[in-house]
Amino acid sequence: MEKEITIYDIAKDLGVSPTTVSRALNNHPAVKEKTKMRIFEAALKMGYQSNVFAANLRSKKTHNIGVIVPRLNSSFQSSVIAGMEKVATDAGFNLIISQSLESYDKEIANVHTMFNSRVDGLLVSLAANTEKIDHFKPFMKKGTPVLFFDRIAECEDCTGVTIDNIQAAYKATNHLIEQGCKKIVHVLGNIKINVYADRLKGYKYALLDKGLAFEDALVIYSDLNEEAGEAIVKKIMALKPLPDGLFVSNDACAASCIRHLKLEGIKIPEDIAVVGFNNDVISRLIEPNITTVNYPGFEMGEVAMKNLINHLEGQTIGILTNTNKITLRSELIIRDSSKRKKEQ
Amino acid sequence: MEKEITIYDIAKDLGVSPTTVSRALNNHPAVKEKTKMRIFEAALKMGYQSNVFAANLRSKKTHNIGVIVPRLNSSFQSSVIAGMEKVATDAGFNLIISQSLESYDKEIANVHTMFNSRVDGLLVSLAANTEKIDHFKPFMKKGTPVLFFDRIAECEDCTGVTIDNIQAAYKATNHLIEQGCKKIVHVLGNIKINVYADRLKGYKYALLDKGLAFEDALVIYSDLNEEAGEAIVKKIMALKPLPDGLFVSNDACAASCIRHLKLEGIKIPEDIAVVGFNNDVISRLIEPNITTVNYPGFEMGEVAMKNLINHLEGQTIGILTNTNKITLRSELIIRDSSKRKKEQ
DNA sequence: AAATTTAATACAACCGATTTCATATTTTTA
DNA sequence: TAAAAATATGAAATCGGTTGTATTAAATTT
Repeated sequence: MEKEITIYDIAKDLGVSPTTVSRALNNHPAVKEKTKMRIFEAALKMGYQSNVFAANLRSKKTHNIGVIVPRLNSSFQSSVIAGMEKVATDAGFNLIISQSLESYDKEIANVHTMFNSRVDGLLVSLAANTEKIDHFKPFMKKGTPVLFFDRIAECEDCTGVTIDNIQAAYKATNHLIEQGCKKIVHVLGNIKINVYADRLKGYKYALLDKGLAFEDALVIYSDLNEEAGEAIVKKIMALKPLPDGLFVSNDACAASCIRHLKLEGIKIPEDIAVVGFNNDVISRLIEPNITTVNYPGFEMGEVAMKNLINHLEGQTIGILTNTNKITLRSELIIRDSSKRKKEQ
Repeated sequence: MEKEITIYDIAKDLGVSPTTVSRALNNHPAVKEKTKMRIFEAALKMGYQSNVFAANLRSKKTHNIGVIVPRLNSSFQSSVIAGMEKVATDAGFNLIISQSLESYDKEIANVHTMFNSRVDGLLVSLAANTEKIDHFKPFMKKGTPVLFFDRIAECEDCTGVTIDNIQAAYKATNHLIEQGCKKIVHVLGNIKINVYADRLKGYKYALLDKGLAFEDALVIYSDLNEEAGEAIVKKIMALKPLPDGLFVSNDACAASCIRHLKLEGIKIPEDIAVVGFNNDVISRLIEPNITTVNYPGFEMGEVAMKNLINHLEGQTIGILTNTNKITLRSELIIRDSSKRKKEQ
């Protein structure tokens, strides 16, 4: 309730103008070093706190960056956010975070809120059923950069940060083939999402290269949550003959599948070898440990944020507009759920 | 880059004053319904977007609420945040989220940032090694409400939302005793955190009530992460005779313990019955399913946010200042990891 | 119909920092 | 030492809403 200290108070106190105080506090070169010092000290002593809103109002910059993810409670997504937060905080930016909960409508609402909050930039991982990206148009129109990560949009003038999902899925599938699998089931999410579409491609390419036939019946669509295993396993058990490999596009779901396969008396990896995706905590806790693709979440967050901020600060004019895809390295981590041969 | 539409533009267009436009857009009762309609339509047609900063500058309200959690990638914490987000969004507030990563220093930095961002209120779950809460004083001094949840501060004039950890731990321990356990190990986190201190109490009280002796050797301190199981199990295996019950203050860690116990040839629940805490996804995926305490994260988020917002909107003046603890219900969910008797 | 009350709108100051342009001061050069 | 250049500081307009007070228009009462 006490009156706020403003640059005017400092100015009056020191007998200088508010202009000089403002410049000094922003470390403007046109203020004498000695004057700066006096102002810094006075500001500190008087308990001055800059009013962001006055600054934002005038400078039209908020130093806020919006982040929209499908869900916060995903170990992958929260690693990404942790990486983003680190870079943003170091650069003096705040993070405004919201989740779409995989809903297109909520995503639209979130984008709206972000627009009204006038974030300087937006980082987005798309919801499952987002097909159009018209809701980002106000940003494009205004010139506010929008950068997609992981779940990126197929759009000419959009920049995105991802891993090479095709390659990762190729490696995963190939690994199963090398372990002797001849009939591999692939479980994936909504094919509208680039991530799953690409992994399906990688799976197909690997089969093709090794001379195995692709069958529609071996592709199972699922929402990949931790309860999905039961339904998936039911479908698997209906296949004759039984498959001997399983590539699931998500560790939590892979874990659920393993659980239900074991309940059916299937031995992992002897009867069916399993590979997951994401390197979630759960992949290390479940019995057997799940072979999985390590997804560099933290790094992805860092890279995405760093690019956005560089662009905002005009350090790399054009990088974001010319590049339209940044691809990060991913790796297959081989664990017991797929390890059949000893010479691995 | 196009010029922004302001209330002045709308005012000029309709031949009214900016005041009226402002009031109409804020649904002020002193504006005729017909005029409001005209203004709304014009605003929509002209693509008007309110400038939050001008509004904030004058009204000294940001409609931003700060949230600081130890980690975002905890299924519990993210449920809490989901609950908060829902309530906040419905009430027209934004969420600014940051994580302390269990570091006191980072928490201080986060609180600082929140203060500078002039959030209208702050919701905090404390970092593990936070003992003093002096860093919140600027908020108190300014009259900005700070509300703790889950990891609350022991402080006279602080409000907090939690579950009854003593009772929850009592029930969990009691359940193990009822399953025939005579020697129960309790694994918990930093005792400075109220959550763990209270659970330890509940554990002790249950032992006491059932005439079992409390032994310091049966209490194991850990950081409760998913790798901690190995070290914990090593300690457990060193106990002679082996314990027959295990109460772990966190599901991920309980899962890790179960994994390593099984590697040692221990049968769950026959040799050692296990109870976890939180009802994390993992408790339902691990073999056997983990008996656990359901922690109403989403609800906790809702309740905390609702209280804060009510206070901000002056609807329940005094509720927050008079109440200094809100306790939510929790329940024990019994699953296979502890179920020895059939008549359960 | 005049007087009084109430409803609707307008004026103008204000929130606090930023920034353009002008001015004062100091330093360098001729 | 005067003139030119460089440096440091200040005055005032500006960003775009909000809000207390004044004013006008409409409704109600006498």
